[in-house]
Amino acid sequence: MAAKSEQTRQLVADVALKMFREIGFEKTTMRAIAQEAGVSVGNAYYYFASKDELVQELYIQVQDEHAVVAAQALEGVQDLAGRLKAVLHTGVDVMAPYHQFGSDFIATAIRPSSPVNPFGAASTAAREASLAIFRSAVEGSPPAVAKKLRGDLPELLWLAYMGVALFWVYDQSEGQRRTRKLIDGAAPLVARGLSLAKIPGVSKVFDDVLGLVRNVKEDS
Amino acid sequence: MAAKSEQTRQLVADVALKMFREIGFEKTTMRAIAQEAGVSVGNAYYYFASKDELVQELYIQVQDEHAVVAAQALEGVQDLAGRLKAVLHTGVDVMAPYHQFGSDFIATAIRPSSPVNPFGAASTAAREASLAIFRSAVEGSPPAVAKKLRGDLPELLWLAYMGVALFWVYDQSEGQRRTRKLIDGAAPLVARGLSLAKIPGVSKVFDDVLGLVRNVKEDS
DNA sequence: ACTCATTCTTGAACACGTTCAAAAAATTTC
DNA sequence: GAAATTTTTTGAACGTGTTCAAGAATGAGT
Repeated sequence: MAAKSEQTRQLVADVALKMFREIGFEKTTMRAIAQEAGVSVGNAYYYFASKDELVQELYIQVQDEHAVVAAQALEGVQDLAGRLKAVLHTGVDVMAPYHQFGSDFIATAIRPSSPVNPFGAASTAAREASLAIFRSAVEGSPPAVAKKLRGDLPELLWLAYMGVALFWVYDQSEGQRRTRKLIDGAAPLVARGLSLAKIPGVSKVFDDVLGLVRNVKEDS
Repeated sequence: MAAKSEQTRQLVADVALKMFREIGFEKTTMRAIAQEAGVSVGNAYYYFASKDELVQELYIQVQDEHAVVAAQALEGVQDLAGRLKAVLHTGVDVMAPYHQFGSDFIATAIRPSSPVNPFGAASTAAREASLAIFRSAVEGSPPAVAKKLRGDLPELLWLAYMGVALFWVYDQSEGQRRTRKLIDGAAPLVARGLSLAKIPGVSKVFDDVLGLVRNVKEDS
């Protein structure tokens, strides 16, 4: 088994993530990581082709943790608003230790070329995992959501989650209180807004929105 | 008159923007700008404290142009959907020459510390100018929009515009066709969606959305 | 045990954005 | 106009992410 190799890789990743948390992204230089881990700079690059890939490591880890705690928080919660709250709040929870570093993360993640870009090909797995959380949030709430919406809803909610994450990055209130408030306010509103889809006049607009989303998504 | 000094400043800015357009952001190094402009690197830094500030220069210029062409495109258009389309399409028009460079721009702009961050203090003037465009788009369309929405609508539309810009950055279809399609589809939908505010059951949800926006915006 | 190939590790080197002490040029003061 | 002051300009230097040729360690086959 490639024990030694994997060990070095983990060591570098662990040291890097620890330093990200403790002193931030920019101050965590590749040289500092290497020194702290007791390896050469080039060796760190043997395992991670760029500093961005270390961010990807963080991204995956945070995502995994989110899946666990979200599943836990969803237990016993039935209504869509509550389930949405659970998923969003736990999402913010797992990101919390990295808040000061959030803006650098977003700046890294937002470039199409980045392995961490949430829309990109390189993070398909992570995105799927995240989408799955929202799918389970939607599927667990029995009647509230109109049939035709069920299919696209998880993806739309995930997109909204990206928006919340962006808001969170800019949120300088202590403990990111404002983000919490946004979640608490927006989740019931989304649920109520969706229930409006039953009103005839509104239903048509919903249809068109979904049509547009599908249309734009499939390029053509 | 500080002719000489201003001349150097303009020269550096012009060369930089030209290179941004022609070879992209990353390949346009400060050394290359200086060389092309016939000044020293340090001299470029005398006028622009960072490469980001050169991006800010671009941002302001694009914004100014948007104000001009949008005002032109709004002439004679009455309905909200049409006016929204006009503003959004012209917005994409003025950004077009910089599309390949868009992702770098966004990555720069998104960090809270950046002078170009659209939400930040350093770009208040530019944001106000952009907001004014949306304000005039809303105010020019007579009856369609409910009173209570008028006040906040420009800001919300501006926010949506930021979303469109983000979409545009990722849009790799030729000529950013998909973004055009998104605008054409979304503008009428927004207008129709807003007209739903008259329906009693819907109106309540709209009120709550506005309440949430205001609540979250004012921190507290 | 001895080759040979593969995997892992090293540290010097590169180009980049940025800084800064010092020089040059322009301007103001007398 | 000379001296003093301010504005502008220079280029070497720093620390950064990243690359790469070269060497060391490991493992496979005989």
